[in-house]
Amino acid sequence: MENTNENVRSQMRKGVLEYCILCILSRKDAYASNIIDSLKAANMIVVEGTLYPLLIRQKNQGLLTYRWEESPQGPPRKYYEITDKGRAQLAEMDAAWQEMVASIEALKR
Amino acid sequence: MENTNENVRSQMRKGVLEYCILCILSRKDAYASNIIDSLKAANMIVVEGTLYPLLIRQKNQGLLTYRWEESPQGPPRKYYEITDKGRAQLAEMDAAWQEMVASIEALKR
DNA sequence: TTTAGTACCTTGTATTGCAAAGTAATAAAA
DNA sequence: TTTTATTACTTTGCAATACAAGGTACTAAA
Repeated sequence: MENTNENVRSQMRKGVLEYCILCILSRKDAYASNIIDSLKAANMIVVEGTLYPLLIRQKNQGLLTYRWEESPQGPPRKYYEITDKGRAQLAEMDAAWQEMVASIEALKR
Repeated sequence: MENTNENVRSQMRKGVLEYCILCILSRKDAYASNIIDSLKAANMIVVEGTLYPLLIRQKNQGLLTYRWEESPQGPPRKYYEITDKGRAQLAEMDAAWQEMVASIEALKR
């Protein structure tokens, strides 16, 4: 039963994660751990195995670019940055999200 | 590009569709066409090939039951009804949805 | 040289949404 | 009576996604 509740949330996250990534990167460039921390802070738990392929997908779609940066400790980090195309997509996703919130609202009453 | 926008919306619908079905059935028993019409009215377009397997899944999970009813015209209809377990799940999904809306809100500011 | 910590990546699986095609019941038209 | 149209339910195959689990690689301290 505990499991079921987590599964409900996990399923609901589907499709909005890409939106969340763009939101986060629209504020500030970040590398994977930063992004995971931001998501955690917003109660959207995500694991590496989910995030890495997603970032690669968005990069391949031209929504993001990245650069390597030295780390004060440990291996270099891949900092992602949102592109103009990414910002356009984010605007589109903002609209889609608003619409979906409105749709659910409509169903609830 | 047109296609992309539709894909964004389609992906966002993932995971909330089950929630929508339970919302709709919590108001009134309905058969597949009724449900599709309700979703359409709320701008959540769904096709039969999506809905039928979903209803079967929810029925198998004990969230729904169904009964056959004669139609004034055409073949009999399978009317779905939400169960107590379904209502419990709906309450859980309400909570999950509110949390997700709050999470996105948090990311946006 | 080994260990610990950090960071990135890949593989395999389950779930989901959808297009497309199929099955079946009813009633009207030919 | 047979055919056609309409309505309704079902199934199959595919693509996309989230995740668990395991792997690679770089750095620095023990």
